[in-house]
Amino acid sequence: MDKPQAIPSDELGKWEIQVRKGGLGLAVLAILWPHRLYGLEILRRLESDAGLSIPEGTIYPLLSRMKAEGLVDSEWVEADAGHPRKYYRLTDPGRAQVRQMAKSWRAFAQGLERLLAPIDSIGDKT
Amino acid sequence: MDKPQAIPSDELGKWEIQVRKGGLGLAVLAILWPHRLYGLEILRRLESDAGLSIPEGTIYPLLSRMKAEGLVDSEWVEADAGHPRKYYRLTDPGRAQVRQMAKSWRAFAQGLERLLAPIDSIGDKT
DNA sequence: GCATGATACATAGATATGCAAGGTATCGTG
DNA sequence: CACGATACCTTGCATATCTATGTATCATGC
Repeated sequence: MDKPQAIPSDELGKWEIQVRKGGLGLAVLAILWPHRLYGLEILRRLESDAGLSIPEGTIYPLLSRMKAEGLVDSEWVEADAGHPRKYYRLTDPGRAQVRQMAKSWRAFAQGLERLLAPIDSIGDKT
Repeated sequence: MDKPQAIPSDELGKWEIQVRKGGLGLAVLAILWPHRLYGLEILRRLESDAGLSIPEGTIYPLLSRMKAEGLVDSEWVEADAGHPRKYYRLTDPGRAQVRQMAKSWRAFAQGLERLLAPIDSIGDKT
């Protein structure tokens, strides 16, 4: 029973798995869409914008992996009154990837939402 | 083990993690909401109803874990013209858990959706 | 009665991911 | 010059999923 509907490349297939698991990587790439940010700033934005709180131990390995894959690029920036910061920026392949991941994510989320519909339509007594 | 309303960030926190990662467990519990199903039938329903295709090797350990946690219950049923099937059914704690998981899932999904908004508002060229 | 194929359930090892804890370096202040 | 705050990074652990393979039951043909 394997009739993958219309998955063009196996790259997308791999991403479907990733997306299904994490969703976190997508969040990080998505928040870098409008402008570059540095490590801790990413954490704060994820918290304030999306309500996702993740620890430092998660973000740095993730960013390193993404840089190794060429999805993001980094550069050191000296702050006027502060300490050097490493800014991360989406690359062109990174932007393309975000779009693909977003698409896969929504497919998964909508499928799940379809399953959840019967649940709360019944009654909510918490 | 059910704190219907004020769930300490402990238990809920754990579920947030689970939900963030998998979402698959939620899908399985959700599809068992209306009626009991047996292993392979769960796979087929996940595929047809939500477009989620997962292998057998994933579903059985998952169901075993859920049974160990008391979220589902199982019973063998002899088919008329067939082979014995192990039917899984949601327990009461399981139903409560599904609601909680659904809530956490939606919080995460909505947060992520907020991050994705800027992306596709720009333009879509695949 | 017995071999074969199909259905259904189950297990084992490999891989990947997120997390907690701890460590290093820079800057401003007294 | 010592101290605290900001910022970045690494190691080891626990957990979850996937791939591949194994086992048991039933129906069929001879």
